Amino acid sequence: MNAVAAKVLIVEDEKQIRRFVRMAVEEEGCQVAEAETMTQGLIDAGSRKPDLVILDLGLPDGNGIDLIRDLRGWSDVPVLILSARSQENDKIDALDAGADDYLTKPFSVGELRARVRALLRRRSRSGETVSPLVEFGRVAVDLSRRVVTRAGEPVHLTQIEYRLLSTLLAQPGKVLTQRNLLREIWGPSYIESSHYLRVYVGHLRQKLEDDPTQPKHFLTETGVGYRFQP
Amino acid sequence: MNAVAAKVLIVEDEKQIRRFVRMAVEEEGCQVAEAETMTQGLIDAGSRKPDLVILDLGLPDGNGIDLIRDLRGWSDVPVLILSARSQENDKIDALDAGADDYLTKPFSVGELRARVRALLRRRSRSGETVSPLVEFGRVAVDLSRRVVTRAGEPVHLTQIEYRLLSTLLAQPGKVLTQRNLLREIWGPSYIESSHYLRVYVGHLRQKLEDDPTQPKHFLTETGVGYRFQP
DNA sequence: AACGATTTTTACGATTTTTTTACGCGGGAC
DNA sequence: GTCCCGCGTAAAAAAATCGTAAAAATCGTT
Repeated sequence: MNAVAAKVLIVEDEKQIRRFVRMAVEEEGCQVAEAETMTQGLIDAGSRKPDLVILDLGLPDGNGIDLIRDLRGWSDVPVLILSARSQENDKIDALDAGADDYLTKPFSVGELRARVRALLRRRSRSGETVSPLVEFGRVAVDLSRRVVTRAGEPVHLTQIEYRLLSTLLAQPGKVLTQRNLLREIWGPSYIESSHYLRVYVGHLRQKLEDDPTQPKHFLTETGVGYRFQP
Repeated sequence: MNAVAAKVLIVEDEKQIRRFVRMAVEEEGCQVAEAETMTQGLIDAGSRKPDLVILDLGLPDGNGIDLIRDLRGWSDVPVLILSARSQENDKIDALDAGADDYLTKPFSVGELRARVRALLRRRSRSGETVSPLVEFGRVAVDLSRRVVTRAGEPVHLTQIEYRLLSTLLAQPGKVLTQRNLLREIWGPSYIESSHYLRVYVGHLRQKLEDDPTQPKHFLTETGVGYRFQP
C-alpha cells in the first residue's frame, strides 16, 4: 500500500488490550511501537515520529486529554482514542483537544482496522509534513524532540520553561494573556499568580535572548500578557 | 475562528434529519448546502467545493459507497457518514471507500458537532491561517492577535488605548457617546470623567493618524462623543 | 538522609501605565 | 470684546506592573 510501512504508536497500559490492538494494526502491515504510560507515550511520539497514535484515555498516570493537547503543540499526527467511557462529554473533550477519532470499548477488530486505515490514508493524502523546527535569532527549537539549541549549542530548559516556550511558539506574533498562559501551564487555579510568568519569562530571556535586557523575541505587553516575535 | 465560514454539504433525504443536522452544523458557524439525492450530492460536491461532506448512506437512489468512491476520484474533502446501519461491514466498507468518519444513528448533537469540528480542523491545520484584519489608512489591526501595525511597523498600544481602539472599530462610522465609551472602558462609575477620553483619543491619534492635528479616522463629535471613520 | 535540580516565595528597585494637574485654543453667548 | 465651556496637549504625580536576584521549599535520586 504505502512505500514504507506506517509507524503506529500504541499507548495502553493493559497488556491484553495492547496485544489485541497490536495484532490488529500489524495485520495492516504497520510497524508498531508500544508505550505503557502517558509520559512514555509523549516521549515516544516525539522520538519515533509515528504516523498514527492510538491512545487509551484510561491510563493511570495522568490525563489523556492533556497528552493530546501537549502533542498538538508540535505535531499533527492523527490520534485515535480508545476508551471504556462512552459518555458524550468524554468524546467531545477528546475530539476538541485534538483527537481525530474516538472508539468506545468494546470495539471490533474490523472496525478498528478500518478506522486505522482511514486515518493513515491521510498521511499519503496530505503530502509534505510540516517541519516541527522553529527558528528565531540564533535559536532553534525542535518541537518533536524537545531539543533547544542556541548558536548550535544545546540549551537546557526545565519542564516549565519548555512548556512556556512551546506555548508561546505555538501562536507566533499573537499576544497571549497572562490568564491564558497561567491556565495552560500551571492550571486554572493559578490564573492570578502572574508573578510566576515574570520569573519564567525572565528565565527564557536569560537563556535564549542575545541581550536579555533588550528582548527581541519574548515581548511584554504590560498589563496584558506576553508575545513571541519570530 | 476561521477567516471564512467553512462550507458543509449535507446529503440526506429525510427532511427531519436534514433539519437536525443543518442546525447542528450551523451552530458551528458553518455555511450549509443541502442535497436530497446521491446524484445531486455528487454534483454539488463538485460545484460548491465544500470543506466537509456529511452523507447519509441510506439514500433511495443508489449506493452511498459508490458516491464516496466517485468523489475520491477527484476530491480529498473529508466525508462524515451518517447511517442507521450499525453493522460492522457497512462501516468498514464506507471507511475503506474513502470516508473519514462514521456515525451510527441515533447520535447526539454534541458528538456530531465535535466530530464536525475535528474534521474541519484539518483545513485550518494544513492551510495557512489568515486572521481577520481591520484596515484604515496605513494602519492594520489584527483583532485576534491583538497586534497593531502602521505602515508595516508594529505599534505598541497600552491596555486602555487598545480597548478604546477596538471599541471604536467595532462600530465603524457610528458615533459613540462619551458615556458609552466611558462605561465600556472604565466602568459605570466613570461616565462623567470625559477628560479621560480626550487624553486617550489623543494618544490614538498621536500613534495612528498620519497628521494627529488633522485626524481623518478618529473624529470628534463635539458635545456628543467620538466616531471612527474607516 | 543528603544531594542536586527545580519550583515556589520573597523582596525590592526599575519601568510602564494610568491618573491627575495645568494651561492654551477656539467657538458661541451675551 | 470677554466670559464660559468643551476640547486638545503636555507633563507631573501616583499607581500598577514588571524584572531580577536570591532565599526557601519541594521533589526525585541515590
